[in-house]
Amino acid sequence: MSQRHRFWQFVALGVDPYITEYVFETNESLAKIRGKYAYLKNGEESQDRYSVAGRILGIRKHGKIAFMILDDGTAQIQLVFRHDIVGEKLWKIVDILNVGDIVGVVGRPMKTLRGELSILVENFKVLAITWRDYPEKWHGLADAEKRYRLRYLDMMLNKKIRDAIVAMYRIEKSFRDFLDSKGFIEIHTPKLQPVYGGALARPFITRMYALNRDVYLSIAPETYLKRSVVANFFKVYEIAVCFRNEDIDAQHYPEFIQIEIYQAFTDWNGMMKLVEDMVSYAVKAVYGDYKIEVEKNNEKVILNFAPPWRRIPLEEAIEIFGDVKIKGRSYEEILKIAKELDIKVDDPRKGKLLEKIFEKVAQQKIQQPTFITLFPRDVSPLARPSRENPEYAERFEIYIGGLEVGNGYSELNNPIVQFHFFSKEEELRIKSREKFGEVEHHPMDKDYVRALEYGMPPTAGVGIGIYRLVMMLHGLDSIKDVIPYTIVEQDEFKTIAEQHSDILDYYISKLKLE
RNA sequence: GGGCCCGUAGCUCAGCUAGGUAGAGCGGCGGGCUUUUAACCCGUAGGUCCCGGGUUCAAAUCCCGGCGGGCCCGCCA
Repeated sequence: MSQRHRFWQFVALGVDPYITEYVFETNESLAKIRGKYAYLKNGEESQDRYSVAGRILGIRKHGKIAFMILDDGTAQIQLVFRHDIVGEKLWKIVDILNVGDIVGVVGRPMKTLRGELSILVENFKVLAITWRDYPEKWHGLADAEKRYRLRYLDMMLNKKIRDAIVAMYRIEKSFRDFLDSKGFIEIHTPKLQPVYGGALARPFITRMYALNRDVYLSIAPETYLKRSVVANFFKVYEIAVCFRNEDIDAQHYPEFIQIEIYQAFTDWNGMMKLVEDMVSYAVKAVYGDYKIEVEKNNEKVILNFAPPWRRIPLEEAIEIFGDVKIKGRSYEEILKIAKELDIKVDDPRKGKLLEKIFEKVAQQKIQQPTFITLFPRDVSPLARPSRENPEYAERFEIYIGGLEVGNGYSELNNPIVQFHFFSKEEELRIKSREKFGEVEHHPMDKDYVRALEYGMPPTAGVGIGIYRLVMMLHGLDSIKDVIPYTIVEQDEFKTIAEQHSDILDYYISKLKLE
C-alpha cells in the first residue's frame, strides 16, 4: 500500500488489464514458428508477420531494446522490443511489463546476431497482468509445499512436470485410438455405488441425500464393466478415476486413474498380448520409439517396450530375481521364509505371503516390461482359476521399472463359483478379524452374481495405472508429480483486493458493481 | 497407525551445532545502457524468522504444545 501499485501505471497509459482487451486473435503457435524459421541466418529478418500470445517468463532490458521470453504453452520464443519500432507510447508499456504478464504481439520472425530465433515486435497488447511476483528465474519453484499448493506455477515453470502432464494426455489418447481401431467402446461406470468392489481396498463413504443412504465411491470400474460384457458390449474399456481410502506415499494416492479393459471370447493370454501391443503402440506414438531412456535415481535405464514382453510365473520370479527357493513349499515353510525376510504377517492367506515375498525380494529388479503370471487363487476372488492348477488364478501383473503398473486376468464368469468366492471373502473377514484386525476383502455383491447368472462369455480383463505408468516413463519419483492437482490444507493469505482497497474501489465503480 | 526431517524477504537459501543489532543472490522499485541469453553497472525498499507457551538479563537459535509440508515403515495400485 505504501507505494502505488504498478496497476495504476497501466491505467494511466490507457491499459486496463481486464477491460481494454477481451480477445486477441492468434494465427500461429510458437512451436510451429520455431520449426518453420529455424533456417534463418543470424541477423536475418523474415517479412512474414504473425500474431501470437502468451505469458512473459523472462525479461532482459538494455535501454532502448528489450528481450523477453514468451511462452504460449506450445513453446517459448524470444521477443525483441525496439524503441524505434514500437514507438514512444508502447515503449512506456514495455518498460513496466513484468514476468508473469500476458501479452499478445504482432511481429516478424528474425534471428539475432547471436543466433537466437526471435520475434521482432511491431505491435502488442497487454491482455492480463500478474499481481504476484514469480519465482526466481534460476531455481524456480522448488519448495515442495509451494509446488503442491501453487500447482499451476509448478506446471507452468517446471518442464519435467509439464512434459509428464502432456505425455499423460497423449498416452491416454493413444490407448483410445488403439482400442477404437480394435472395435472397443468406452463406457462410464458409476462412481457412486451401493456396493464397492473390483479390488481389495478401503472405500470412501459419502452421503447420497436423494436416496437417503450412504454410498461408496468407486474403488474400481471392474464389476460394472463386466456387467457391460453381459450386456453384449463384448469389447469395453474405461479410463476411470478410482477412489481408495488408503494412505498417501510415493506410489499411492487416494484418487487415481486406471484404464480397465475387458474383451470377451479371449483369456489372459489374449489380454497380455493386447496389453503389450497397446502399451508399446502408445510409447512409440508418444516418444517416437519402442525403446526409451528413463532416469531413475540418477541412473539411466533403457526400457524396451517392443512386444513380446517376458512372462514369468510369480514363484519362478521369486526364485530367479530374489534367489529364494519357494516352489513346492508348504504354507508353514512359506510363513517361515516371510518371517525371515522381516515381513509382518497380518493376513492369513498364502497368496498374500507370496505377494509380499515377491515385492520384497524381486520386484525392484524387474526393469524391463514384464508379465508376472500365475498368482495364487486366494487373493484373486474375481479371477478364473487356472485350468492347470486351481490353486492358482489365471492372473498376471505388469511390472515396468520396478513398479507395478497393472493387473489382469481371465475373468471368473461362473456365477456359482463367484458366489462361493464372495462367501469365502466374508468368512475370511470374520475369521481373521480377531487374529489380524480388519483384512482387506471383497464384499459380497449378489447383484453382480445375478448379472453373471444371465451369462457372461469367457472374458479377459486388465487394469493399468496411468499415473504410475507416466511417473515411471518420466523418471519422476513421486506419483503426486504426475497428478495435476493434489489435496493441500487451506492456508491463510491476503488477496490483492484485500490488500489494495483503492483498486477494489476502482473496479466497483468502473463496472458499476454495488 | 509408527518413525524421521523441514518451515527465515515475493522466490532460492545462509544464520541455529555453541542464545547477544535478521543476511545473500534473484525478483521488485529508481537510474544508466539498441543484440542480451541467469545480461551488466549504480542506488533503494522489503521480515509476525509458521503459531502459542516456557527457560533466560537476552530466543530465528534451547525446551514443550500446535499448525503446515515432505520422506520412510505398515496397508492399498
